[in-house]
Amino acid sequence: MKLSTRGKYALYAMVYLAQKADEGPQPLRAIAQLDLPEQYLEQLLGSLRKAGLVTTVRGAQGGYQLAKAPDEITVGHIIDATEGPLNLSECATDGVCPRGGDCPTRKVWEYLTNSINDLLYSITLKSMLESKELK
Amino acid sequence: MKLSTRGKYALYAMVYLAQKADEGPQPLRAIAQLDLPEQYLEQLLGSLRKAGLVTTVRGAQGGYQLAKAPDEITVGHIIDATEGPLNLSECATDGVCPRGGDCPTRKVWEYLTNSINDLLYSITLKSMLESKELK
DNA sequence: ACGAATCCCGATGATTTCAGTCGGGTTTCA
DNA sequence: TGAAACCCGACTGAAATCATCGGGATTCGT
Repeated sequence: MKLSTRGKYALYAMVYLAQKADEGPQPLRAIAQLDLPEQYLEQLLGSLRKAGLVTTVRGAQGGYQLAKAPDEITVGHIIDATEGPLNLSECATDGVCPRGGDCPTRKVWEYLTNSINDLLYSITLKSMLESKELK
Repeated sequence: MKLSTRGKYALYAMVYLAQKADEGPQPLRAIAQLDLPEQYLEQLLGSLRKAGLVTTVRGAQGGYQLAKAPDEITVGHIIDATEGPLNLSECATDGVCPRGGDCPTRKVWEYLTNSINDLLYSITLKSMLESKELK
């Protein structure tokens, strides 16, 4: 079970934007300085924009900025926007489990999915920057 | 973020073995009745054996059985054996993060990895069979 | 008005992972 | 001895991942 680079890169980028939140729009070029492939990052920022997490200013002197306050954006939002919703087993989400409703594994998938989502959505950009002790 | 079929199939198989724990070794053929591809399942059981989660009896009337009591085997063990260790970001495990030790995302990966592992290792086969409320 | 800076976006290509199969080997029971 | 069963490495086709490419659309500054 692993994360793809999409979620990772997106989180790097969003942390960067949170740090620069008061400095106006940041161009792609600047964000990509964090050793992220520029054109790939552009795709990811597109996903983040469609998800309402960043806004953009087009044209010269344009760039990307957070669409909300850093304490309203969580790791869960970012991963969901770039990798799609957490889905451990279709069984848990679709409800079309060939093994029927009493399948013991299904309850486990549901429980894990909920628990992990709770974790992901409890970490905000703000708390990350404050280096609050995660525990 | 999703699970591969390896972990899913393996958990199905292990639940099956836990249910039949008192009935001697179960042949591959029998386990595969749960609509799992037989030869693929064989691979997975090989991984589970190498991880010390099942034992096998070779030859006719042979088969697979749990290597330990159902309350000593967890979902974490099974997923680890079949999919490898949970690894959200190499950064969190290898420690070779090009961004240095103060990188805020790294703490997040470590925290999430630990938290999810705690979850996974807290669910035993026994608790699954008892349909204990997960909460 | 123009050119540079910048975002937007669909198509394409390379690489890797996944899911599953195949073929042959070994062990054990009856 | 033969059938039942596990063991195991190699292989393959399909899909996902990780980008790159090329052109288009906006906007700023002069």
